Amino acid sequence: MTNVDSTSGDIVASLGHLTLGSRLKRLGERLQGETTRFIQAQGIDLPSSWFPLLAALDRGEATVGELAEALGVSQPGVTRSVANLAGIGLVQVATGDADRRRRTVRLTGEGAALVERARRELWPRIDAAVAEACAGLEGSLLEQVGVLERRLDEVPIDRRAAAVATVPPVPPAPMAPVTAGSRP
Amino acid sequence: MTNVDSTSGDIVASLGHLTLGSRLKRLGERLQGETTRFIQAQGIDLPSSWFPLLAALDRGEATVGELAEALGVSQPGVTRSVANLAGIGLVQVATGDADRRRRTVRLTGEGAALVERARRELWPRIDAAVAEACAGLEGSLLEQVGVLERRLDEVPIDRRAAAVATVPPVPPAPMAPVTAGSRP
DNA sequence: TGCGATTAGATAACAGGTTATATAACCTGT
DNA sequence: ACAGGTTATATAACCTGTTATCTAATCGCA
Repeated sequence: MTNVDSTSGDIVASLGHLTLGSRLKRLGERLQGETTRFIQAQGIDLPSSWFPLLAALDRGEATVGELAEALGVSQPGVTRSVANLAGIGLVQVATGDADRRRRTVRLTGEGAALVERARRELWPRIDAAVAEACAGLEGSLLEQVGVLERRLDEVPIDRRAAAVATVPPVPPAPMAPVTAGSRP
Repeated sequence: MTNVDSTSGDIVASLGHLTLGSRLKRLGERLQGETTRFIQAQGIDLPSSWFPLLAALDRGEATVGELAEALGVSQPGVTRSVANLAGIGLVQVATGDADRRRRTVRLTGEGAALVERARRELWPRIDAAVAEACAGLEGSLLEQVGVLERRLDEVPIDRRAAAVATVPPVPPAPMAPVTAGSRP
């Protein structure tokens, strides 16, 4: 169970924007952790942080660099995630034949099946739960962060997701392969 | 230099609230990193993440548990930070005499001097820089996060802090908010 | 044709957050 | 008075993000 409670950070609050970085990081970790807990409760033992990569690959194969660009994370981060996913057989990696520096990543059958299932059973409920927690937030970023922290103290994401009554419809099927957006 | 740019996360955006956790975490890390860069440029070699703890201690000594509670971080996190700060002589730790399980942390002279200097020279500018980056953000949390990511792509916190023209007056002991500048 | 610059990815090291668990001190009830 | 539960802290292990740097492949061009 979560042991840290946000209802008492008067010092943090008094420091205002000085601590925004740390607060955002913690809040993000909390969301990830609670989401992962929900996923596990659904019988899938995979950290929530791997799903964006899987979702990206569900649009089609991509190189490491393209994934980093598309997901907005650093290249070493992608390299490590891909290694993890490959290690459990959800993706497979091939060295490019035209340019042998490139490594092309694609979902395996198992990976595609998992994405399919997650898209149907997991993501809509997670999305709904987070959306619910964020619903009606107003004011400055700092204020919204504070309110969200308190709301999660009351009901964490996994409980919200578990309580989603009617599972919303599947989000529309993806289409285009991953392209690294226009170079700025 | 920063290599990740937020202007292309179309996949991330399409996943909506599913990736909010990861985005918040990255955004927080980015704020911390850029702030630390500014602090270093000012000749102080200390990660920005340690300042909340120092600020808390500037209000008076406290135990590990009280600090965790006040800062909203986990107890092991405080233990580690305190060990780091003690290692460089900014705080000192004493075993409680009434209850010998408790460990009371307080600033050393050097630590207090550093806080004093930071309060004068650093924090107002950091606060102003972050406030400026966040100024006028509107809409849902998700939208605000997106806009903030893009603003930081344009001008990172350390550049904003370095550009703060007139250093605002020293905030009194419980810090007063530093008012933000106008939107870019 | 070959050499220097650039690019893609891998690797290593670090940061700062977490959870789980171990340890030691304290408290309480019989 | 002591056995057992509770509490405060420490320790260990892990996760996922980062930067910095190394290697190998490709490209550009004299």
